[in-house]
Amino acid sequence: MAEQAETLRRAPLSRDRILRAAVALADAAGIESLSMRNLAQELGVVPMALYKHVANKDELLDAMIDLVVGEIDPPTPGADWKQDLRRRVLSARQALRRHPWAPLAIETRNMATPALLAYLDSVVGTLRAGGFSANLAHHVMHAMGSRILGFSQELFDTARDAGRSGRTTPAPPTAALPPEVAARFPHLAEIATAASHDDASVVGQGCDDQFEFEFALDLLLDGIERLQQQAWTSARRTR
Amino acid sequence: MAEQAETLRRAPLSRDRILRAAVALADAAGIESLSMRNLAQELGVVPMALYKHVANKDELLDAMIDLVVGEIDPPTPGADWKQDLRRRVLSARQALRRHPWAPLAIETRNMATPALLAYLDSVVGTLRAGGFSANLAHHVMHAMGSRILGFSQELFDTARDAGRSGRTTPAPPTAALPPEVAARFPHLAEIATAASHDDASVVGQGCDDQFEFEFALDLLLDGIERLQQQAWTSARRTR
DNA sequence: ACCTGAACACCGTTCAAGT
DNA sequence: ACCTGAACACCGTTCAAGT
Repeated sequence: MAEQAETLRRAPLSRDRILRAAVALADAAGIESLSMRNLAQELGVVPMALYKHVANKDELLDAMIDLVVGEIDPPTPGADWKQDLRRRVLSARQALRRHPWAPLAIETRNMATPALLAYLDSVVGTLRAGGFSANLAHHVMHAMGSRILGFSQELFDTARDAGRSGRTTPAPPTAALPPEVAARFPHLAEIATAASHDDASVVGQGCDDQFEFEFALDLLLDGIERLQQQAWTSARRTR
Repeated sequence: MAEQAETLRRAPLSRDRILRAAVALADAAGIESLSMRNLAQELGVVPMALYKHVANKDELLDAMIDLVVGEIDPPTPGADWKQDLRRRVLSARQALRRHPWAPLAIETRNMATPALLAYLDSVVGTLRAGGFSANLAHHVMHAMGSRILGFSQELFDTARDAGRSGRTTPAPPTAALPPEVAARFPHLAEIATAASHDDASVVGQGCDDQFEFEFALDLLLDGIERLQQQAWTSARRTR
């Protein structure tokens, strides 16, 4: 039956099977475990067999990113721009949380992958339909930056460590600080326990990532809404 | 004189000399060229000699990051919080622009490096001195995220490619798009030429990164100022 | 024609042998 | 005691030999 398992594992290789195995491997073991050799072994195949279906590792990564980006909710044509944008960004965040390796992979690649461009294009479409000038839409896309993809872009992102080797979390400054650190960085120590949930039971548990993400997102969306209502434009700015 | 050059290159190795050479190498050739072997060769030294001064490559990267973070302007004690924070974030941005490898290095490391913690602590100090509650300061730090370090965190960051192998820029969607791409992504094509500088001469030159960064930064700072004036707090939020 | 093992040019780091 | 070459366990990818 070891033989049979071998046979099953050697089922016809395809680009799709490779991509799904690659995503699963990166999800489970971290992106640093995703080598062509490891992936081939996972598929019960000799490393060079992969190169029949993907040009090289870079192309593999691009395709993996497109799979993840494809998980983001599509736009709702008739909806209010602000509500629709908020919903899709939160959907993007959920997609990326399912694949903690994706943010770094996206940043590392130079990426103008098709799915990513399609997503960005649809976001601009939502803004334009919502009455944004092309000029303001341009700056809004810049201002949202990677947050449009649901990157929390926190300085200490605990989520990114998920699926890594099961070591203890790297103590973000917003969780309880060890006393000698707290003494050297009193301001960090002070805000560490001043999280949104003043609930004593949660203190020291770290931050509510979802709340913090929505806080920043709404800060941006509210400011953007204000600019749109003022028909803000950079066209006449002095340089 | 080749001998003399050799001798000069073999001048006493020190941790400081290693760090400065490492930063220079990463600045000039990109972070992917910074291998222990390359660095050793640059210093005219056998690879293993480095390990007398740095524990391993991770520790080297941490120390390099601290050098860069150390270039950020110190706070001005008496100043207005908003003006001071803005100035320091822009200073951080300049520091990181001098070292295009630093953002990715910082994100890759789990980093609670001393200089970084000191910088973050001083930023919180500025907020607290400006009358922010610990609660609001906490959320503000999250909302600013890596922008506090001057990361533009654009989706297509042309700056990050600086110092890479001199290939042509990867065509961000906001520069002039090739016609077949423009056809598939009409909304991106539309905003690409709707940059802040409606100056026809600049169209197709890409974006004014500095303007876009300040646009997003001010959007955040203005929103944050508004919350502070309302004495906003998350303490009583419903969960 | 297709597949694949060996090989190449790299890594970071360990370790034992040499001074 | 210090330094360092060789070696180990990895990479991605090329290429030629085998079927």
